[in-house]
Amino acid sequence: MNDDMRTYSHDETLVKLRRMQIIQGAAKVFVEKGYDRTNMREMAAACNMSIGALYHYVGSKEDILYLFINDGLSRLSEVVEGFSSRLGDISPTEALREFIKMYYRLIDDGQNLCLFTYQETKGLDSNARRRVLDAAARDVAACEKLLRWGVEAREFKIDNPTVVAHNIIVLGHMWAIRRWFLRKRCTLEEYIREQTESILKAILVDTRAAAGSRKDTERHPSVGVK
Amino acid sequence: MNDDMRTYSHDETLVKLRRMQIIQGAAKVFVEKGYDRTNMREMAAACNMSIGALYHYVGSKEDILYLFINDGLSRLSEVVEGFSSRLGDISPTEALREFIKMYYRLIDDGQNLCLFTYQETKGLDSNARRRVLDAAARDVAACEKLLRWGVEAREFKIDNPTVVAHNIIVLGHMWAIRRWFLRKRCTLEEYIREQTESILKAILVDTRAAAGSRKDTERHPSVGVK
Amino acid sequence: MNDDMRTYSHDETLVKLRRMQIIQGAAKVFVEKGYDRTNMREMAAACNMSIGALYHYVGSKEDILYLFINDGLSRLSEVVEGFSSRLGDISPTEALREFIKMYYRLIDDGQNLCLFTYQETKGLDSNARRRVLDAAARDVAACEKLLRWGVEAREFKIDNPTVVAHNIIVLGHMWAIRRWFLRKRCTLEEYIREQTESILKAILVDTRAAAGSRKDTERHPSVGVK
Amino acid sequence: MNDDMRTYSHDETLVKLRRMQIIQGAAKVFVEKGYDRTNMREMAAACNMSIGALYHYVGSKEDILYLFINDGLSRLSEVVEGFSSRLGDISPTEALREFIKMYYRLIDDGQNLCLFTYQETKGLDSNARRRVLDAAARDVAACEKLLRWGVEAREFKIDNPTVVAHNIIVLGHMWAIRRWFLRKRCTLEEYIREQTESILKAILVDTRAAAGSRKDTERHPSVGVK
DNA sequence: CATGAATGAGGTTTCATTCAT
DNA sequence: TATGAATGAAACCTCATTCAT
Repeated sequence: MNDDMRTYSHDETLVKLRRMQIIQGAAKVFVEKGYDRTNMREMAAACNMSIGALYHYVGSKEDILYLFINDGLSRLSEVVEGFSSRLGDISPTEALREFIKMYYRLIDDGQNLCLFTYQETKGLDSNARRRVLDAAARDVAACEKLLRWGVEAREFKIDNPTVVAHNIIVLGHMWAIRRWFLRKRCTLEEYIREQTESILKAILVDTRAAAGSRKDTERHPSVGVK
Repeated sequence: MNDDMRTYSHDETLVKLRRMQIIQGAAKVFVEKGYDRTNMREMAAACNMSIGALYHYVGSKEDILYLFINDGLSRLSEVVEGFSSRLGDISPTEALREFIKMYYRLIDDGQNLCLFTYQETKGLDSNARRRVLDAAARDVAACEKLLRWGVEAREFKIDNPTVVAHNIIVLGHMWAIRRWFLRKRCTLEEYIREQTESILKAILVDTRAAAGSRKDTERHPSVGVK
Repeated sequence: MNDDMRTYSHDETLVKLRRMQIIQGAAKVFVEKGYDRTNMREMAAACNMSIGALYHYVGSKEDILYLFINDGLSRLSEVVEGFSSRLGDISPTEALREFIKMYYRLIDDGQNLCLFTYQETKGLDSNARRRVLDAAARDVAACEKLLRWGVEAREFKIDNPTVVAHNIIVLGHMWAIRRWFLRKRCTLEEYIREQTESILKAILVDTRAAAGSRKDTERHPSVGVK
Repeated sequence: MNDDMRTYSHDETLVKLRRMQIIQGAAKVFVEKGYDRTNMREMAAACNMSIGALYHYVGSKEDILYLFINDGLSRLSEVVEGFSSRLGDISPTEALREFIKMYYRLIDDGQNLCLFTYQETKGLDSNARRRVLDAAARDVAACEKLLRWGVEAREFKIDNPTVVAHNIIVLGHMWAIRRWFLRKRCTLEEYIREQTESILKAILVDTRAAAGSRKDTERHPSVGVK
């Protein structure tokens, strides 16, 4: 996988186990206090480990930052990339609806991680940062694939699918990043609905499909949601 | 305004002058190394001041963080809020086009500041943070006002103008935040155009207006992108 | 002998075997990195043992230091003290020549050990240090015995045989300690020859004896060694 | 001079002053406990400084090691290299006698430093180490110059003046390094006398000169050892 | 007999802030 | 008003040693 990360243990299973433990500890303290403001004593306590044990499985504090961010992004990418294979026999439009719903809910689940990633990725050395950004780009790529499929199927008309895919992804992130603003204005499900309709309006070839989508589809079940 | 910050000087003009100097120094070092990784020695050097002088005009390192972020956001909000008063006799659609163009270009000018704000606002104490977030919210409010005007003028149809305004603003920010992704895919002007069209498609009552406006600008190049 | 060192094993043969293994491991890492900069993990790896095993045969890191230094000095002293018994029927002068040649070659063989001993003996506790210094003093004593024999045989005239013996020994050590200087100036054999002649000139009763020592020179006494 | 050593002060006079203070502090603790076993807390205390102040004038612990060793060697080299200029109108033989007396007494004055240098030079990075060894080599060079003068004046006959000079120097060092042995056997002045006579016997063209000088000094005690 | 995971005190170094000048 | 030397708590990380397995 990633790893040239220092360990003093040769037992890979144990290393994996302990690193999970560390990631979970990190989730508690990093997210609450930020990377720079968390010290290794607190980190160790949050991981239920001694400081020494921590450094058996990790080479530095920065390694924990990478482990934590990478784990979150990997989980996300994994789900995202598995998405299309889980699609049944539905139209691009419905697939996109499902994608947005799924992605935004995932972000909502891991709100803190998403915010944290925006804030602390800069703290990684350039290698780790590139890996993290690559993982982040994969989400956009998955979304873009969906859009291109819709374009080929003549359901969507899109000038620059990359930018639109990027919009879909980052507007999801914004639910986490700008919750201080959004939470007071709408619920997640409202946010999902608004964004979905906005996006579809902008890309659907036949606008009525979008406007009609909810009620209409009840009349045209073949197009309907899962 | 910038209020209750400790000073050893009673000469308000001097205080303002020196704080400007500090903000400019901060711009150099904060943006490059991040808040936590910049120390006061480097800060002082970047400001062409002694450490002692720094502490004459500022109560703490965090004060500088606030000064810097707040100054950037204030400049932005100032322009944004002055925008409507500078509008001539144009339609909401054209106004929105102009707003987006202006806002995104402002973000592009201050890319580093925008990114920095997303990353470091958490470092402020709750008072300062609220003031910063309020300033950020004012941009959205200005945009929202424009949208509501368009709705009243029956040019736009928008379910939730707050969310759409928020989208417009944060998609601008993303040009700075995610430049590692976007820069490789498009230029600023392309980005502006794509986003403008997407947004308009999603909110215009008469879709032809969007399509039409495109052609119009081709006939009136003076309005077009520079 | 090597005496009161803690062991968890009661099998003396095994203890001896493992301690040899440890000494050989120590030779690799101590000499390269110095005592304080070598950690027990590296030590264990160099010994092809686990850390746990190490501590079965040795009570502490310092014990290994002692084991290593003492082993080196013992080997040296052993050879040195066996020297006179191996002497055939030769004159004191020839014996001294042989002694110097032998001793300096031994030092050259164990250059790193000699340097290491000068550097790290201080790290031993006072008991161990005394034992080490006693071993070191035995070399001088052996040399001194040779000198006193030469004095009795009226080949040498020496005011203070202890100091001269000491000179002979430490000038040998210097070949190892100051190799950064000497290596660039002469070979070991040249060094041996120079020192031998210097010493003999200083102590021989009949200077011609020195000149005559080699067989060739017996015919051309005025020319001396090349 | 040396120095690319980090400082936070721009006042060169103060830097020099404080570094002297540090060197004197180092002399107390390094010599007693060794480099690796001295911690910066003790170091600071010995220097009558806070730890922070220490790091204003020095970049690292190793810098102090260099400062300390280099200062000692520089003082030594300074005296040694000034020696010939202080020579009055005396013969090479007398000059050499004086040189040895002076050098060995200097070593005796700075016994601890000499021992320390043999033990800890390895701890320096390669740049610093080379500078230290160069300084050490200068002593040998000064002595060698004296010997070559004697050879030209036909007072000495020496095959390899470099090795002989090296012997003179290192036998001086041995007075400090092996004091555990020598102190019990002779006084400094006895050591000086023994070594001087040994050396002269080995290099004097006319052996009587050596013997003669001995008698002279006995007749002119004012010239003799203190 | 052998292993190596775990411990946590203690190592070096940094840095925001103060205050005598 | 301006300076920058000084402080020392606290940061990250290492390592000899133990002991359950």
